[in-house]
Amino acid sequence: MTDSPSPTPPFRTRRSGGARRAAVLEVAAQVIVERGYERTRFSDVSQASGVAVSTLQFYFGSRDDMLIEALYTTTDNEVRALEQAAFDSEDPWRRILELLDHGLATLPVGAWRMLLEFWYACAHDEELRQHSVTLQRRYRAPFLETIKEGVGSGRFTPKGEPEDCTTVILSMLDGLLVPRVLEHTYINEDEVKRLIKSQVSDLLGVRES
Amino acid sequence: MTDSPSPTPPFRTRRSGGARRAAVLEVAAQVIVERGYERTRFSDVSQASGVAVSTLQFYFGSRDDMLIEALYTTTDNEVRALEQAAFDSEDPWRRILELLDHGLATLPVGAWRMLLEFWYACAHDEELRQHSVTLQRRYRAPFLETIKEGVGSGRFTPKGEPEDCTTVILSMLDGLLVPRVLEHTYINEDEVKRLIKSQVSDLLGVRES
Amino acid sequence: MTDSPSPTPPFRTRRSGGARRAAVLEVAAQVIVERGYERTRFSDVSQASGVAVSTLQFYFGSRDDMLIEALYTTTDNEVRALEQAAFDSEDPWRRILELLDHGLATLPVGAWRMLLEFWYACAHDEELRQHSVTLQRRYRAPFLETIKEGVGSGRFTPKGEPEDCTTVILSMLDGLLVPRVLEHTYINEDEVKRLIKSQVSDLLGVRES
Amino acid sequence: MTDSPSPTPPFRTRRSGGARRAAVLEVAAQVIVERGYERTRFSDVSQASGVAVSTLQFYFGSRDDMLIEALYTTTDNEVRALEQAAFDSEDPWRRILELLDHGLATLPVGAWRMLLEFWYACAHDEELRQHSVTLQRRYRAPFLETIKEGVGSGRFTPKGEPEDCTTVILSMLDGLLVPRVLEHTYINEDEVKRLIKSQVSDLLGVRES
DNA sequence: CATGAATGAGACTTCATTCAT
DNA sequence: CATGAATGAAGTCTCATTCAT
Repeated sequence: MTDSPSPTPPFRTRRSGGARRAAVLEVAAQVIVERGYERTRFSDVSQASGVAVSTLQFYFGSRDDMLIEALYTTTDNEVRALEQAAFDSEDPWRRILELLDHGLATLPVGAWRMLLEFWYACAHDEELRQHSVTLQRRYRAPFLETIKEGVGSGRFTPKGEPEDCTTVILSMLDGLLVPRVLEHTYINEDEVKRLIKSQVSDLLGVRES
Repeated sequence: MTDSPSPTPPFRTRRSGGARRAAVLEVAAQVIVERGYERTRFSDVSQASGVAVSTLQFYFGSRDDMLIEALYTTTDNEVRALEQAAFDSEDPWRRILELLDHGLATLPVGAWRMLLEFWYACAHDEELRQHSVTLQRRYRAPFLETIKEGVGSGRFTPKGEPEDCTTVILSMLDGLLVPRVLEHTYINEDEVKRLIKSQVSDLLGVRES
Repeated sequence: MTDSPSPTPPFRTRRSGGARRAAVLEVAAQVIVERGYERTRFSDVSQASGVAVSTLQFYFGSRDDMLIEALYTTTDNEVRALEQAAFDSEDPWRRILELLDHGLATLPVGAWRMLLEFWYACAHDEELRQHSVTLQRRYRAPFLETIKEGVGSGRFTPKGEPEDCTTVILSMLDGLLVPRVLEHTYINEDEVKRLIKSQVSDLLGVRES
Repeated sequence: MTDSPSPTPPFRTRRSGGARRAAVLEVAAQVIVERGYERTRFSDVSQASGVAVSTLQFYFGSRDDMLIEALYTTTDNEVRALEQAAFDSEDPWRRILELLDHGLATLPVGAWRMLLEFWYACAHDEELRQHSVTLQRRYRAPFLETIKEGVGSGRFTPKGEPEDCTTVILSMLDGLLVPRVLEHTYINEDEVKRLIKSQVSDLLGVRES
């Protein structure tokens, strides 16, 4: 279903690793969300994780590498979770709903913000951008597969092609991230969910199973 | 049709300024797009504009204020252009198409990127975030008005409410920005336009005039 | 009695002058007291006086010249006032008391501080230091003259020479400035006056007239 | 005899430090004396000490903190030396003479100037001013104790109270600093010593032991 | 394996000064 | 006579990075 079940990230310099390393990466991701990608310094991650600055450098080599690996790991985990969510249900429509739920929820708390940070970072770092291409493909796959399956079984009767449907759905998911990150109160969390589900339902022409 | 009688931006410290000031702001916006918001330094803008670093400080007070004012002004102009585009046509559907064209084009060159920079900056600066709330309201208005008008005249027969239609349209516009900024080649410029127009057409239930 | 009734200050560059010039100098002296000699900038004096920075430069040439002239003028006026106070009374002891009162009061308010600023500035500027030599001589003269007169008439019967008496008196005046400027509360204003008068009385061996 | 159990200086930000730190502080004090408090920059201390500017920042946090700590430490050491000098002799009058010698000498070379710099800095920094209050109390104590002792043993028969005597002595010490710092040649080093000793002798009414 | 000490590069910022009006 | 615009010089400060332990 996916084309890269466990990609080997081509990190610039992966020096050493330990048990704390993974933990530090999570902390780093948190700090990125709070302070912003570019404003995240060694000392911030050091303070938040309790690991000395020089140790961080020892782990990751440079600041950029640390940040990039943090984003890489985080987004990778995210997509992997989505990929697994795609197998939780038999019915295509239920599966779509689960994928949507997952795409909207996106991690514990305030982690839509992570996605914006990721986009921003990708826009200025070619390595991350390449990663985003892969991620996008993997992110897209479960939706596309499921839609195709639904169309094949007659559960879905969309007007357009499955590819277009997928694109539209993902664009709405991305687009609805913005008002949430920027706290635009014209629309709240519940309305977002309601809106997107009804919209996707119409789009796919869902029939009773 | 619009609700914004030319907003007065409450800048933190607007020191002084002359004719060059406005020109510098445009250059600054360009540099922000090229280098990224956080990576834009005084010296970059100085070099790009031919104005001494100390003069920039004289104009804007601080680096942050310069960047913020640049984003503020640029986005403001953008929305203002959109507001005027809304008057160019009588027929609601033609007007929607013009608004979409404008929303997709977004400035001369590579200035979708500007929007991502703006989002990123808003996520870390309360003043800009406040501005984004206002901008979003103004950006939304022409779409909403036009849709209501079209519904009233029978030109549009959407399934949902005009508010929801507007939200969906804008979310797609925002969401389709991402693959373009990140150069995700799975979809190209023309397909984006085709896709969004057909999608909006379906959404609104456009009838022949 | 004095050796320079109206000294011509050899200012580095006295460019132009007007009515506001003198007023600005007073304001500058005030600012010096408040902010400290070295911390006083053109913009401070500009703000306090309402005169544009470039105008200040037009008046005084440079920042240093402005500050030096301010200190020069202020201290000069001060000594001149002391010189005149020396003639207000016939009786040597009364005259000494008046001189002491004047030496302790030193200008309207918070202007002991001015004297400390002056010392500090003199310690780092040869021109001002030269000026301080002259000032010290003029400041000393009325005391010395009066003491000599009192000794001659039998009003004073000091143990030591008039020169030494004068030196001691002036050193106490200077020394008691410190706790007042630094707000050392172990001694208050009234005690200072009482102490110095009784001390000087003993020192001079004052007899009933 | 003294009331100061080794004060703990509440420095604003004492980042880190090693063995060189203390050495740098002494150098900084020297530079302050030579260049003046306000004119002492990082680069001056860096050049004089051979320590990189960024290291100074690493040690002290900021320029102000470096200067303040330098003055703090220096004056503290000075007073501590005085406190110990008070134990060198049994006879009160000899002890007073030693205290006077110490008060007049004040450190190796040209360090009366230090005291003027200190006053100036105190006048513009509340933290230093507070410190000066403590210092003054400690500086005063040995004199006051010794005088009281001398009075009790009949060695001294002053006209006034011991407190007043102490105040007068200290004010003369402070006041005679000025002509030395400003190089007022009307009185030289030897005369200062002769004058102050004879003056204090008269003041205390010293009797043969 | 992990860290503190030390440092250089490079940013922001202040401020006196020059110049045209 | 007085001023605003513009700028260069020089300072402080941040921060990633190197090195010895």
